[in-house]
Amino acid sequence: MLAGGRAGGHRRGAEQEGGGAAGGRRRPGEAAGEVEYNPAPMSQPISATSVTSIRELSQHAGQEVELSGWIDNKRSSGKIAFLQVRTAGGVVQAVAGRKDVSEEAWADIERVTQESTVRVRGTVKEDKRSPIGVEIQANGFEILSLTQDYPITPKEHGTAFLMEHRHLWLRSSRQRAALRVRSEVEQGIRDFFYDRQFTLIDSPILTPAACEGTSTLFETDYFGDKAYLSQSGQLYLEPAAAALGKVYCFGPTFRAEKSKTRRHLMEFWMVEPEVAFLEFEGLCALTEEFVGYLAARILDRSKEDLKVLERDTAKLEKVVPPFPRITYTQAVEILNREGNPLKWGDDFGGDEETILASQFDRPVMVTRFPASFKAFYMQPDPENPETVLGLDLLAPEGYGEIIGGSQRIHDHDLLLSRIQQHNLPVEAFQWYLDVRKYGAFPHSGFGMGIERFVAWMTGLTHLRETIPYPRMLYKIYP
RNA sequence: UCCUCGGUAGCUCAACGGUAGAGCGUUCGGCUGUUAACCGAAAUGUUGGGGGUUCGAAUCCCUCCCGAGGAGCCA
Repeated sequence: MLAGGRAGGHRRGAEQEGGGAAGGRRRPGEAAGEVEYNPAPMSQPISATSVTSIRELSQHAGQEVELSGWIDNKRSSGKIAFLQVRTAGGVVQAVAGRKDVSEEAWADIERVTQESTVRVRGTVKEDKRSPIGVEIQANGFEILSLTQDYPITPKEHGTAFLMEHRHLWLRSSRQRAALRVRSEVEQGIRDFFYDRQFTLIDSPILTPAACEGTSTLFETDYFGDKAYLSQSGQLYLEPAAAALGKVYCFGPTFRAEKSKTRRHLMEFWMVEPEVAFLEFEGLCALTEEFVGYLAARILDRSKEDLKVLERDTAKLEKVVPPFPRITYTQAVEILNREGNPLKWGDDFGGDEETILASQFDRPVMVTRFPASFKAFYMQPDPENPETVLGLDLLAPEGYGEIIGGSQRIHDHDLLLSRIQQHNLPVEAFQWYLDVRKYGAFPHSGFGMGIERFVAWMTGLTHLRETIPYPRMLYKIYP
């Protein structure tokens, strides 16, 4: 009976997804008319420069240019029209006077709709009223493809509606800004490690067993065997650290936990450095340097996007190392003092993280946790064998844990006993034990969730807007 | 999986036991510097599905479905 109920539930779930994809409400719009693309080139003077990015425009002031893009918005009166044209690099306003264009072009301007693709030709003019400093005085205009009934209008919408139309929502200014910040963060991560002679190691997505033995993993069929989508690249990074010294991986990570909060995704991106002969103090320093570098870089290179997102950058300007450090034991004392009773040995929840982070204006490092609720591979603290040399970096403003790291156990026999204590299959970890068997070395590393970091930088409250196509509990469309 | 709140026009919402409405979008008309432009007019509904209470249900009850927020778990 239970099994039958589950099967029914799954089937209904599948139908809902299918229904969402078919989009009953959207069908009539799709059937309303055939979508046409009109490739006929407009008569083009030799002098017009083809522009592929809005950012090039200011270099062409006074010149004749031509660009293709989408109508972001339009305002018009009887004799003048203002067309916001979006293409790579942003949005530029094209101003068209009725007398400045042909009759055919004016008719197209009158009927053009939001999100139609168009080609505009005109002179680049500097104008103080323009947010980007320039606009185009149009003398030619052509519709390439006329859009009808674009679902996302320039007014407010609920997030449920917007998530159903995520593929179109990406075109909105705030979404463009958030994704550009994400891209800058990812480039910053690669530059940070490249500049410090780290080698990028792509860890596998399909794995034969659970990495840490705790999380729920997505299971898949591997030619008759079970395989799992990776929840961390770390274990595969440690052998690479023996080969190359300083390594990192950066890729998607999967957790099948049925988490339904603004801080969770089923599929997210994680960057994980691993460094040979780096011990705990060095790990804390690397973590600080890394986060400080990225925050400074975003402040420097993503100003315009942060403005669109209305991010309070004063808060980010404080993200300068050194960061405050407290031990787990001190954290428990703070929580008890702040009226959030917690026994030594209990893990933090979201509320506890927020209270701890609110005590500081910079990210705070919490270190030396009880071994009981941390991963099996963490090196014991020599000053207190009940705790491990692990660190969590808690971001301010309620963004919570963005980094988790530790020094790893490098002693073969100690690691073996930990694997056994955690009831993990020793055979599956033989290769991991080999790292200690053939030239043991102290080493440390951390993992950072990209979406949480981007959410913090952008001030977005929900991870779903920090990744182009979020995968959430029971939601995988589009 | 559990708890809380919600589902009314394409969208955002109002009406809370007595004739289903507004703004935006759409269509039509007007306007030579607009910045979510503005002004005038028009069209638009199986009130999430099913069942029940009632003279009468968008409104109250039951149930299912869907969505949002949170808990646990984590990055």
